[in-house]
Amino acid sequence: MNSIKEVTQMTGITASTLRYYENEGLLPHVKRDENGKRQYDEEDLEWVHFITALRATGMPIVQIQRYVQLYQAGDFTISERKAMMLQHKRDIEHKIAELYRNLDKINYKLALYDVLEAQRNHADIKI
Amino acid sequence: MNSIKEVTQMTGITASTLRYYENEGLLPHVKRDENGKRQYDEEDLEWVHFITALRATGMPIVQIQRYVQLYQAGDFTISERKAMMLQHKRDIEHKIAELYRNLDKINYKLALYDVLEAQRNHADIKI
DNA sequence: CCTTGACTTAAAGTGAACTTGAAGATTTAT
DNA sequence: ATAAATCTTCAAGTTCACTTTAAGTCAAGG
Repeated sequence: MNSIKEVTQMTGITASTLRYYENEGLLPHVKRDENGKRQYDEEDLEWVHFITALRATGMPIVQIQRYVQLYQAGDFTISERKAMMLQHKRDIEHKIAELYRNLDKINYKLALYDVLEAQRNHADIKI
Repeated sequence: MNSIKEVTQMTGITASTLRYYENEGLLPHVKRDENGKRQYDEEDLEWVHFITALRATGMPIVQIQRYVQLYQAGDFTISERKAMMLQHKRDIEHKIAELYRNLDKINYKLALYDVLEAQRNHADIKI
């Protein structure tokens, strides 16, 4: 069992954010000790890591919320949860492809700068 | 010369956003007709496309602002502009790498779902 | 005993990037 | 001639994901 401070150290998520996630229903299973303080078990930690991966890939809080609700509803939601993950996988792949396309434009700009600088340094450059 | 409506059709950027970008100093060169209406020339369009690429890769408005200011200051800022683009290129590459890492986690989840579903469909599955 | 530090809640605040609304000017269509 | 479309400015509103603040509880240390 880990205190909220330990979880912040293990995950890099601030205590405020962890409480916020819990309030939003993203971490519904976190238990409390006799004084009402949060105690995160291994499963909670896995959820924090999973939520972090979903957030880092741009999944909105409401959608993670929905996913957690499905999880809590039971095994009969497995196919829907899987469909969500499949769609999200495609979203990420699309996002990566778009980043590559735009990276190409940045690289083109950089190539132009190389030419410009070369021209300013040696007026006799041949291209 | 293109009206704001034509630019929205060509770029997919809304008129409000184009005005907002101009107010923020991202499009300082846009001319007006005799009635004060915006008229975008080819260079403006190129800037809109470039700004779109920078935004799509996560560059904040203030940084694009800075870039445009450097551009306006003249050729002596070329090396600084190039440095900005180089840094941004590295940021994008880092972002792509992180997306791939998190995509791996999603794929792992998906693999688990495949196993789970298989188990539910055929209790005699061998793995 | 009292202070310190780590926690708690609930509500309000923040920052970024737009987006919308109100009020007015001008051009275009009927 | 009147109505609709398109533009203008400027200010206010929205959304998302936190973050901060205020006020309070509790256990340990000096």
